[in-house]
Amino acid sequence: MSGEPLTERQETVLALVVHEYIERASPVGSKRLVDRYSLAVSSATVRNEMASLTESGYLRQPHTSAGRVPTEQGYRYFVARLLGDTDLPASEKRLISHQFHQATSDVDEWVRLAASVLAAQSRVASLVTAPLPDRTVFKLLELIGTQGRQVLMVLVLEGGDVRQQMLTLSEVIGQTQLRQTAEQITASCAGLDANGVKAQSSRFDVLGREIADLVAETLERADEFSGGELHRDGLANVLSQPEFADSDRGRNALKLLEERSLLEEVLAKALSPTVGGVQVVIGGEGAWEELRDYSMVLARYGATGYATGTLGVLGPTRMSYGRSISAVRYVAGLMSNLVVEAFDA
Amino acid sequence: MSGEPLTERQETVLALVVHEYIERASPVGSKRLVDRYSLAVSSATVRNEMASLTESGYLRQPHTSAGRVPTEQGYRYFVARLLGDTDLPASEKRLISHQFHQATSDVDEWVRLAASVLAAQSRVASLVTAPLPDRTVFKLLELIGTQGRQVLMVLVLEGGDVRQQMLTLSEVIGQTQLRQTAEQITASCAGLDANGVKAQSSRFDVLGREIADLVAETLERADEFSGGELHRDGLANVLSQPEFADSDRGRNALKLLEERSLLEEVLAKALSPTVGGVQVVIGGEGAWEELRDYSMVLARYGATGYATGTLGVLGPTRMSYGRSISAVRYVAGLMSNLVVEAFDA
DNA sequence: TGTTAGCACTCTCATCCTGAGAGTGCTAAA
DNA sequence: TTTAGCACTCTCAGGATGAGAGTGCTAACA
Repeated sequence: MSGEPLTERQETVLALVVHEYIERASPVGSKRLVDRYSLAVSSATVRNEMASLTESGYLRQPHTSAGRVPTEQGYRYFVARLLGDTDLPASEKRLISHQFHQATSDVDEWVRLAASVLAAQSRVASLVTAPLPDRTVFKLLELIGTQGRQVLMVLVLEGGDVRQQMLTLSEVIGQTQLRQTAEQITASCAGLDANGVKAQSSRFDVLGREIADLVAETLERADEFSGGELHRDGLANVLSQPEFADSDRGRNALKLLEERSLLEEVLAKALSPTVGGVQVVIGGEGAWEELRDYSMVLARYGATGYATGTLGVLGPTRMSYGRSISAVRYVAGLMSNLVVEAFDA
Repeated sequence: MSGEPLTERQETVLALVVHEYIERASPVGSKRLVDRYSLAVSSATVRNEMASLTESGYLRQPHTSAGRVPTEQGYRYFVARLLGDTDLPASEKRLISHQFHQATSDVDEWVRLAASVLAAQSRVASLVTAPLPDRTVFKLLELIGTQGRQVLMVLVLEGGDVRQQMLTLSEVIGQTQLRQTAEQITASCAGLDANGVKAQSSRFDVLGREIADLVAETLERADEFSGGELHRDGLANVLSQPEFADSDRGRNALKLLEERSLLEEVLAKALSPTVGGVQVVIGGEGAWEELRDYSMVLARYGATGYATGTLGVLGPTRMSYGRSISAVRYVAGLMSNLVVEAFDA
């Protein structure tokens, strides 16, 4: 299995099989290959190469005397070595970039747009998480008394993210004192993270301590939850792939896409935490049984030190990797720019 | 068509046909009905009643000599007159209520939970929009200078909703003056809506006018966008219905569910703006061609004067209306309570 | 030695046929 | 008014069949 390196001709055959299978979704035979790509060799030769590729584990036969289908190993080799550099056509890029520039400055809007663009370009399902600050850093606190002991706490984070929370104090406190406390905490804690705020806590009076601890807690919670809200789009794309014509498989695919927790886990684990580069996960890479028949093309976007998020596409292993990779790369780039702009503003 | 009122026996037959069809998903014939429900009359009699119901438009035959299937009119009659009052079992209610009490106080969390519960209970797809204040009323403004002319505007609305926006002023303004302006606007505009704020605008200085107009604009925008973010769940449920076994129909269903704009339009138009009561939309009611084969069970939740949102389920016309209605009613009640609590806090 | 033509064989898949099963409407009798 | 009986219709699952695509092997060829 996969001992010797492939000869050039074997690589050609493998590439053609992958290409043809992705396009036609049915096992590809030697004759069809020679015909459609007018190869210089005969079908018998191709057959021999195919047999050899099958033996080394790059191809597989669904049944005796059907054509060949790439194995996961075959796809991996293809993506790693045979898939040339791909890029979106300049016209597409302009179109997409234009859409992004037209969008309002709402983060959610960007996320939705990214998901929609990815789905349209890759023709499979897309996943995008909202960008989240790497390290949640406190910037400013406001306390707004409403009535009685109810107080609205508004917490502004570095990067412009805002959290609010209602809280019930143990006694009624006047607006002036609330304001003073808020100012005090803002003054001594601005620029600190959860631990930093907790450390400062002892410097305040009873009320201040109570609030500061709450602030620290909120910061911590924001840290833990390491992925923003997950947006999806293009689910219907996946369903229209012929391998999911069978309604059982289709339902399965959809269940997978609906399973937030699994997707979040995969995104979190599969993806290196640094920005840059597109990662391709084929067939779950052995780690996720549920993803056996699926592949993902993922990227982190944003900028370390600022905020990062994840985006990518998910489809059957038989998906157009070229299209997906170029789309993911380009959209990730756009989103990164947006994040940086938002932070530097 | 639907001239005379139905006799009691016709109602019984109609009810049984609907019930049986919902359960078995295949056209129901006279013999099967008599057998399974041990009716006191013979199949021939049932046949006659069926023929009469078919003539008046409550039933229809997919083809000569197949069983009968309810028409939209049949479903409507069933829901309006024959479907007894249904309610979730007390045990289910307890379970659901428990889940809601365990959830954190994050609105998004509630929305997600509601969607998940609705999907599980109704066994079809669920739709839930986040609650949105009826009339966007200003409560408090903060201006936070960052660097240069960039200022972060934090806008707290009645009900605790928070909007933030970066803005670039025409000149650099000190933090003190920013604070003064914010306080001034807060003092004279608290409790007003977009128009009210605009009316006050002239009372301020140049900076104040600039900001106040922005505030009014933001309030207006919040008003316009009359539906919160739409959450869905249980898409896979719909796909597992036998009528969508055909992959084309399944894809169609999914496309429908993915089409945010259509759903939002339907939710906005189909639903009376007042809270209370569950509405059943069967087969698009002639107004939406795309919904021909689907039904929706919808309700508004929240409280007028506070905030309201929409929730409901969407499935094939052949869905369990009893189950859906009771689930929607109960969850809408829970969500309404949560909204009121959040506002009164 | 690598390549190719030829051939016998295998396996799938669309199509057709057929009979069982379910359902209907009509008629005539109770 | 209800029901038993009957002839008729339509679908659907299951089996048969043949075309088509593909394979591996062998022997000849450059």
